[in-house]
Amino acid sequence: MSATRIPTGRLTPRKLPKQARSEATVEAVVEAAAQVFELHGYAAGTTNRIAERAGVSIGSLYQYFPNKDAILVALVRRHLAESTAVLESHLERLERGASFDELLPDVVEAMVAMHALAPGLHRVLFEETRLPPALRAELDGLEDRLIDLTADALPDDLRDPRLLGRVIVNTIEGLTHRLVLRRPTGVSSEQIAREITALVRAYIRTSLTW
Amino acid sequence: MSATRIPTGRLTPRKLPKQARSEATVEAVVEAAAQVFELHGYAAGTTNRIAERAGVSIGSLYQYFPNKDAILVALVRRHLAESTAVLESHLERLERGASFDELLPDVVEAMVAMHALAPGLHRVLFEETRLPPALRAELDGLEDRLIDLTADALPDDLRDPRLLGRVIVNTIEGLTHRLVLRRPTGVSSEQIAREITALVRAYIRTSLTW
Amino acid sequence: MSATRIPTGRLTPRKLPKQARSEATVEAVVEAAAQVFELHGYAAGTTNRIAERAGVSIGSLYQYFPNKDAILVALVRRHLAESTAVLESHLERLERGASFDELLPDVVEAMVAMHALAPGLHRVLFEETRLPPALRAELDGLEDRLIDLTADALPDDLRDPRLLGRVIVNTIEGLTHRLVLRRPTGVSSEQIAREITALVRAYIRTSLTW
Amino acid sequence: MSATRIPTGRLTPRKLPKQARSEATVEAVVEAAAQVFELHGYAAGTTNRIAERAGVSIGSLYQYFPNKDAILVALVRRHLAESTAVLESHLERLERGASFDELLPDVVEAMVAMHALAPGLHRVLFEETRLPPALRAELDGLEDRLIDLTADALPDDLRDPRLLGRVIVNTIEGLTHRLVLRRPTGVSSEQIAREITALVRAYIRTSLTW
DNA sequence: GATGAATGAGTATTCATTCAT
DNA sequence: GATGAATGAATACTCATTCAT
Repeated sequence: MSATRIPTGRLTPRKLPKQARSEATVEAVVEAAAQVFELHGYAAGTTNRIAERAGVSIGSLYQYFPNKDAILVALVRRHLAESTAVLESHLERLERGASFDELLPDVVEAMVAMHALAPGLHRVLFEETRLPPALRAELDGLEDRLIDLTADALPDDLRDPRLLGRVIVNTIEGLTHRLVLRRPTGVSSEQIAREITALVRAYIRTSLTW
Repeated sequence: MSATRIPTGRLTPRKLPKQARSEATVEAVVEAAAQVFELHGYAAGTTNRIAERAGVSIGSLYQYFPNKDAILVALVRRHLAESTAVLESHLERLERGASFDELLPDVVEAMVAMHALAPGLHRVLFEETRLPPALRAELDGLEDRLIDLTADALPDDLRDPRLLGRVIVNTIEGLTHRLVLRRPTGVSSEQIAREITALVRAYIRTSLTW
Repeated sequence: MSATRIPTGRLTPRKLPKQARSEATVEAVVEAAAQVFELHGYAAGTTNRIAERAGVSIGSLYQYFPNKDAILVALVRRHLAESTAVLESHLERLERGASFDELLPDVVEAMVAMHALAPGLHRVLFEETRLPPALRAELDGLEDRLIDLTADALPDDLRDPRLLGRVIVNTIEGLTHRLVLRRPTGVSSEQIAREITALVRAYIRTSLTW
Repeated sequence: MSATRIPTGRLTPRKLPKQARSEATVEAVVEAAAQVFELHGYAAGTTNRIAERAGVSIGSLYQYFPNKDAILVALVRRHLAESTAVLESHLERLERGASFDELLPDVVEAMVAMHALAPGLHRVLFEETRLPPALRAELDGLEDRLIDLTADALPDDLRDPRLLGRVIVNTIEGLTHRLVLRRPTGVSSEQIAREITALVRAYIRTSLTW
């Protein structure tokens, strides 16, 4: 994705895979892209390399993706789908009456675990590349919904729950990301999750309007 | 700085400007680079564009910078020098007997202010680009020293001060960055600073081994 | 192949042509390079010019040759393969009992004929350019083998046959090259070959330890 | 000297040095060029490097030489003047009644010695670079005169003395050059000179129309 | 549908040469 | 006259994308 060019074309796959073989090809390309981007970064992750790694000709790759950006978008969507699935399984508990405080450690732990799986890829997807505006907007919307959700789940007697929600969501996301990406030697994932949880809990307690 | 390219050598300025004229050229290039990188990102911020924006021929640019990376490095160093200067003026107060708690609001405020100046550039410098290993190491060293400083400045009766220091430093850096970069409408810099301060304070208080 | 440039890696073809189409491309590039180098010299024989002359895009050229040197190397190898083939057909006669003296005129004539085909190219390949060290070594090895062969083929009663071999090989190569490259008007190839033969024969006779 | 461009400008120094200081500058540049070309070759021997080595600013260099070619030309002329001086001191003996046979060893020895002084430079000057046509013609004229001289000096009873002269001159030049440039280990300059002398003598003896 | 050869605009960088100081 | 900062055309090489087979 050349950073200046405003992506004009479509970003969705060129054709919906109707046959099993096509679906397999699309999946192979996306997975190959994940590996290649993690290894080389976005700029140096050439489409030819991706095609090769996917065991597919470059021509076939372009049969399913109109351009390089589209591959990135597919990758982000895949990553997002997985994240959302995990998150939702936790958030469901809210509806079943659980408190935010109960949820928190599990959510944080899940976040850390997800980042730990492919920290480099996460970095490429969400920092190194400038996502197409449409996708960017979509992600922002997602974040907003998450913030709302958080704000709603928080105890009632808090000043400015939206702001708190925003801070909390960003703290979890940001800290998880930073600590996992350059994990200091001798610090385990569990420890990281515990600290983040403690941090957020302390923040909430402080914000109680008592 | 494509991931595969082998770092081709020196990253330091090619020749030291002797005349006032050349000093101006160097400064113009660095400033132009800041703008171009902020606008286009690193990859798409071509050296020719930078030279053009600096009102200087491409040849002149290369008279002072051996390659594109070197421009980035100069930019990072400039940013760092400013940051360090600001930080140090605050940290000095430690020696004069101030407590960490007293310092905290001012340090956070300074951080937020610095980020607010050129949020996009900060993003390019520290996220979008894969910094040359040598520079990366240097930055990591700086962060480590900052963590040590923080750990020392914290109250004595804390469990695992190094870990706390790391969490605090990353919280301030990360949260500042995230909140400023996509500042929600209707939230002021001051509010952001206040929240971050509150967050860190709460965290420390929680970590007291009472 | 500027003297300071560090040889950047592989000099062998990038990918082996699988389809007939690509084989033709490779051949066209090599042939075009021969013409362009002969006409402009190595330095001024730009890769774009070569591609253009080959009727091929610059991208195609680089699909088969990793860099400019590799084209030169291919050219040298082609030239060498032809030379070796011709030489060997003559040297075989040694095994079938022929004497060096019988061979000499034919070998010299073959050498002169080969040079006469593309004197300018030979000049570019072996004088104008500083060949990549690996190739240079290979050529030197070839010359050494030729010297050994010559030394063995010479009459037995000679003082220092290695030195003689060296002088003879260099005389033939050098004189052929010089005389053909700037052939004086009114002197035929045959005359040149005859003189070189006479020269070498006289030298050998003089060196007999009688 | 870009190989394609037909050098249009003057090749002689821009101004005749009238003051001692100027003369010194010119000489310094030429000497620096000799060293730089020998070390880096012509293409990579940049004018800036030459100026630096000469201890002169690039601006001053261009005050005395209109372009890079002119430096090369000056260098060739210097080399030529030296060679001619040496040769002439030997050829004089012809007028004082010496025979070619007497002269030969000394001439060859002188040639070898001259080559041995700066073999790399000789290579650059006469092989690597494409000399400007005017200079090339001049050199050819010089060679022709040398051939004539040789032809005249040879014994009377030879068939085709011009051709012989040509062969002899080229043999001496070419063989000297080749043997000195890649001198085989364990072979002294004296040995080389002796072999060349023997070669030429044998050739002449053979060519006697007896 | 698949393949992979071909394309060519675009990029970093060099270096002979000029010209303001 | 001397300096060295500035110039910019030119060059090798890459990589997303197209299209003939």
